[in-house]
Amino acid sequence: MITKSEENYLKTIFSVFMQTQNNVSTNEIANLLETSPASVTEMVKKLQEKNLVVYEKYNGVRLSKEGEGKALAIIRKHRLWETFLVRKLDFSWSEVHEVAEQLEHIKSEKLIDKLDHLLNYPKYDPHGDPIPSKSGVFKFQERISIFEMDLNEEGIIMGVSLDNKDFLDYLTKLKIGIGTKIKVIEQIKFDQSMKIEYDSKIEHISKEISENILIKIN
Amino acid sequence: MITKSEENYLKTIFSVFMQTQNNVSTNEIANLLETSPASVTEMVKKLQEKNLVVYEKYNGVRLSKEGEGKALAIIRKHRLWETFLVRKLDFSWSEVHEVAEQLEHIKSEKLIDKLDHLLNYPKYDPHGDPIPSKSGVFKFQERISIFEMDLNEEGIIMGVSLDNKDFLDYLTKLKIGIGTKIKVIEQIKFDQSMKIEYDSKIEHISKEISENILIKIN
DNA sequence: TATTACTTTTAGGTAAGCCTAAAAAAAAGT
DNA sequence: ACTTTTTTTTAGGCTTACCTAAAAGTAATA
Repeated sequence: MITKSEENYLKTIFSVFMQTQNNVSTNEIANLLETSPASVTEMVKKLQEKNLVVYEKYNGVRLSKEGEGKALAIIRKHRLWETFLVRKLDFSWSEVHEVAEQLEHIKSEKLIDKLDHLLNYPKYDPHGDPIPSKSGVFKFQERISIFEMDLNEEGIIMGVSLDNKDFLDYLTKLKIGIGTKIKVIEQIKFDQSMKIEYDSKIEHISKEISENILIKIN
Repeated sequence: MITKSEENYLKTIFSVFMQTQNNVSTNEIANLLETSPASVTEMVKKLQEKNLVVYEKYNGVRLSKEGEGKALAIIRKHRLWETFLVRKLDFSWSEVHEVAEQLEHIKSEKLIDKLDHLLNYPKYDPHGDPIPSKSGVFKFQERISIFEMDLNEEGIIMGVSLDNKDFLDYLTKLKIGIGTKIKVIEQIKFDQSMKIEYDSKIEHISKEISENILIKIN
């Protein structure tokens, strides 16, 4: 049996590794999970005992094949629940994360299969992130942030890279969502903010905002 | 903050008190929660510190007004989730309990309100038990077991008093469910089993079965 | 390369929720 | 009423997941 706490460690290690492709450091895990480095060391040892991670002292940690499977299962559950909350219970973008953090730990394979069916086997969650299949496959759509776009380049919003309520509420206010077509109109060198056009209107967004909105490329 | 464990104690104390109207004994709680009497004493003290129960040494325990409110909220969540699982995810009677035991501890008022709305404010769960309203009101339908019925008496099945998978699976096999109209055809003194008629067929059921099927009276 | 700074691990402690064994209280039987 | 049995509580331990402080290892910089 795997505990809620262990699941949270696996999830964190997975998502950092996804981004960096490097062993994940004790400190980084501690920051993300808001715990102490000492606790991380301890837990990581325990996860190694269970063959869920590969760990060497002073050299960070990464998931084993088995650990990766578990992490994908948790991410699948999280994202299916988020989809359910938005589509069936009328939650907004910004509200789902906290509840899904709890729901992802419910243990029932049947529940998740049925949920998947009810939602008609969704491929992406409400934030635009891919939902791993039951067997752990997940379509990785290459994406870049608006910040990285060139002047006059166009793109379709596919997701966000920050799950913060204030940020998501702000996007809602701007009426920016998944599928919105945008074009970069002006880049302001001084503060790295930019003007973007979408739905026949122009908005001025800061660097912090543009960095966390993702568009599809290719 | 109230923990999962505390919630389970409150729920147990509530349901025993409902039946007996007496202070609940340490041993009884221990049996129902499959824990030791020593652990119960310890937890009950803790719950008293939090003003959720009224407890006197060697004299059992009962819920305070506040504890009762919490217990009703948990029962409400449990029963709404069971209803959701059966109605929306196509779970059977016998499968819902275990999953609902987990789901009832999810903390989100909004989630429960939305679920209630999605299900169209159900008054009874799939086992025929009443669902407390948001304010903790719940309709108590007086019920007796089939075992207590007289010869040739008729009744409508309103629920069950046992949440055991084998028992519920057996009822499913017999095609006995909520709303089924039954009539007592014969009572066998020797083993206290009985023959009942429903949907134009006759079945022979044991005492154990008849004791745990509830019909509406009045 | 030696020193400083940072990261990571070890050591020792805490709270929650459980346990067993023994003591104390209450209930039951003679 | 006084044993005996049963129930309940106390006492002392364990595990999980956290903590802080100190030690050890690694990296950065003069």
